[in-house]
Amino acid sequence: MSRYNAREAEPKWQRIWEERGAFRVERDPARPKYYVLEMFPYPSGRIHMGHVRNYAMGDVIARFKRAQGYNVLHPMGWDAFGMPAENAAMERRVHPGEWTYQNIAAMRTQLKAMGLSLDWSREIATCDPDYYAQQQAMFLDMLAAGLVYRKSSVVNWDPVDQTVLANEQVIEGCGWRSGAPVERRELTQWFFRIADMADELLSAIDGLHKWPEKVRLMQRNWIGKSRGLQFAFETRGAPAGFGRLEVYSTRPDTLLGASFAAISPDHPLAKALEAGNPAIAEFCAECRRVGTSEEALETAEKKGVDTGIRVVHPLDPTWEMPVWIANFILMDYGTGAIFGCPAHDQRDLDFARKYGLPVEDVFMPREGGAAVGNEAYVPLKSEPVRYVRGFAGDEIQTGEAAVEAAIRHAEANGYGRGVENYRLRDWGISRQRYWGCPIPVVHCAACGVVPVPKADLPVRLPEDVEFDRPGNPLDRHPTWRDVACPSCGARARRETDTMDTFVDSSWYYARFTAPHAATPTVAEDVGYWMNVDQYIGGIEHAILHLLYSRFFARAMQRTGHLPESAIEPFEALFTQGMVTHETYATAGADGRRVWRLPEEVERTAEGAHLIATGEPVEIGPSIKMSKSKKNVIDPEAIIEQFGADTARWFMLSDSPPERDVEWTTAGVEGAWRFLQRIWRMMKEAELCPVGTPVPEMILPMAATLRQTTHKTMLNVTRSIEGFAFNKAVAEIYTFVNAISKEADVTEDYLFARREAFETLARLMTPMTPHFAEEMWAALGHATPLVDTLWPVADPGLARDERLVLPVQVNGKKRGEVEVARETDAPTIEGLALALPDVQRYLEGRSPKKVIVVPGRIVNVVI
RNA sequence: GCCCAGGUGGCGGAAUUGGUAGACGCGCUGGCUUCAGGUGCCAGUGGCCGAAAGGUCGUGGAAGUUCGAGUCUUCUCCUGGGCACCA
Repeated sequence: MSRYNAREAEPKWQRIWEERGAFRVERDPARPKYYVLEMFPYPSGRIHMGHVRNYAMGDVIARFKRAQGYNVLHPMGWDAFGMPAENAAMERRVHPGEWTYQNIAAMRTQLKAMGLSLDWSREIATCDPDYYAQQQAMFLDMLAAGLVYRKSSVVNWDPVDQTVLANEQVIEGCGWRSGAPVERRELTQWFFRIADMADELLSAIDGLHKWPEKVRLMQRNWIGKSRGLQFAFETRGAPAGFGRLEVYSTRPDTLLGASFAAISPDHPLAKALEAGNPAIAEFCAECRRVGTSEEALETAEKKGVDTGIRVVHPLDPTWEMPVWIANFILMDYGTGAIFGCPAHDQRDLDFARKYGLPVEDVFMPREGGAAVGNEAYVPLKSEPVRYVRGFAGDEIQTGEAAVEAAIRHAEANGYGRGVENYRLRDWGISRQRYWGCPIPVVHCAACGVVPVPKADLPVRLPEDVEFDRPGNPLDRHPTWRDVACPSCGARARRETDTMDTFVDSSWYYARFTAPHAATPTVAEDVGYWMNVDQYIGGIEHAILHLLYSRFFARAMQRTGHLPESAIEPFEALFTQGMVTHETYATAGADGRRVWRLPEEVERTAEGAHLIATGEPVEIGPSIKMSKSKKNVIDPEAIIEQFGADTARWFMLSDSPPERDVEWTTAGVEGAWRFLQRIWRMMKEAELCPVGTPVPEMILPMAATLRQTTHKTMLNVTRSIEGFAFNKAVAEIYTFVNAISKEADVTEDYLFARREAFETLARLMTPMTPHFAEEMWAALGHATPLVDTLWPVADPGLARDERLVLPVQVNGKKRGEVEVARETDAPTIEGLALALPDVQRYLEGRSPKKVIVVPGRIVNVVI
């Protein structure tokens, strides 16, 4: 019996596609374009199952669109700058560039073994001087356009990685990569003015209809727009220079319930007080030690210290309140100072109860309502409430209306103004690191910051660097660092900071449209190819990468590198789920778990044990594949054993693409058996010769098979378009089951069966491209499938002429009627009522009501 | 604490978007094929009652709307994820 041999077929077809240049694309105004992009990988050295899933999905879309006649751009590249290369350099004394390019070569081979429909002629690596030269050119344009600036700021210093982290990159007070507790340090840094675009980036989210709602919401929350009142308290007893205290509140309607003011331990006033007051100094130091970790803040008790300073209420000169330094006020948000209204904010209430501060109700529920006890009354802002200490507007109104009234009151009386506030801060891009894109400026004692002339770009990374100690090798490389000022020629110092790698990935999608051009982009190419029609990647990039890319597209547009139409770079976004696997552990000598690789473990009905020793193995939950838990499966081994098509097929089966998928050995083997089953069926089937025209007479049973074939075309097409690959797979299973049931050898059948197998091959092309080609060739076709268009169903054939309608009695199914498609409602009703099963329930009575939904259902109500 | 998803057989998941719940796959059970099988083929597979026909219960729980609810509404329990002393 012949078997499908993936090991021979896959490399063969990969070679044929390459020889034909099947996936190389050029601009072609005559054809509609379609740009499919998967988030490009970091070249760690080996692909993992997450890559397989991501690129399998992208390839389905790319091949599908291509078969539908689109001019499909489907490129691949490498997000190649980054810390692992420097870590490797430090650990193994290998140059980061050498390490990176070796990894790229290895991963390119692995990706090619997957049989992806990529245009490899467009491959880019962000560490390539051709790429970062263009990035430097854009940086200079952005600098000239005022989108980049330098400022001295307190930064997060990662003591392990010896680098600055953006606020967004600090996770629970620790470096997001190193995990080391972050320290504070003051440095002069380069920033992109992303915060200036906060409002535009926010409002444009409304137009991203083809993005997951979840991601849109995350971006909205990240930008964090709020409207409130900013005003200044007059102070009594404050040090010189602090006559007024600026505060910001999103609930100015509660101003008449204020009982204290509070400032952040990082507030300038707190810092000024620290010098002369040991108690305050100790409190502030304690606050800084607690750090910013989630748990610490969550469990931390609300604490504060009274400064002795008083503020005057803006609406009553005789009303004075104390100023406290409190550990729950953030310096980064608003002005770093608030007024506390304990009745309507739980934190303020906890604080007031602890320190015996007054609690005054401002509003109450519309009906009834008692004074606040130990739970603050915080209704939705949209809920109407009864104001008992309102000062502006109606007694009963919503919080929203009262806030606006309070702002109007403040503006009319000159003590404050309405202010839009954003959580989003400017994007710090300076990194004190070697393996990144050099920032192309020179620092001159006389001229200040001088841009490197474009003619001198790229500013190349020096090759002769040492990684024998932590820190930035650029900083201790005199011949690279010390240069002549481009402006005055005097001795000057090159900027030794490199750019955040998020910069590299913020515009690569545009570079793919003209990857080798001497300018960052080429108007004709970005004009033709942008935007990305479908972007696919992990949810972990939902905020940073996607927000930065959206900012960058706008910055590129302002500096003339993108047309206005490409302002939102990703038309549609799909975020795929993770690949998970069970975890296996044995008991270690000290009682701790020792994680075991899946290939070390044999599963049985009762449990699992180590293959080598028979030692029992504890089976843990299926979680994201990670090296630390050893629950990883190497894609290369799977491709070696079963072939890329089997791996791809399994990845697309069962789980919806946006959800997590559990990798199981049984599942992969099932996928492999399925391909073998199709192959065997096809080989054993009797078919008419290739190219036989449709026979005039079609036997009823053969017509049924033809109908199934055309229905499957419709269903699979719809499922792929809707990103329901799991459903497309299920529909193909159903189709194969239908084909296998027919064994007739009459002429009509030979035709219907050929049509079915040919359709099967064509529909499977996006998922299992090598297998489909091999089938197609075995069916007698000389032209490869890759150059064959997507099958289009004959709507007349796919249509059911007779329908089976369920008949319910009081909502429960009691029988069914088979009718012609066009049968009218009264006829259906008559047939349904005549059913013995319906008569049995009617017991001679006439029904109260009969609902007939043509084409759907009949319900008899008695 | 806030926000967002999601709870459907032994398991992964379908359900034409208010119209036959459990498609398809995995697993399991029985049978056939095979020297053998971790291969292939056939049949069965939500619970309960029943020999069967059939009945009955059933989509985390409770109530509601409807001729009809996995789907809509309200409350509630649980799981996963994200964010945060955001004023």
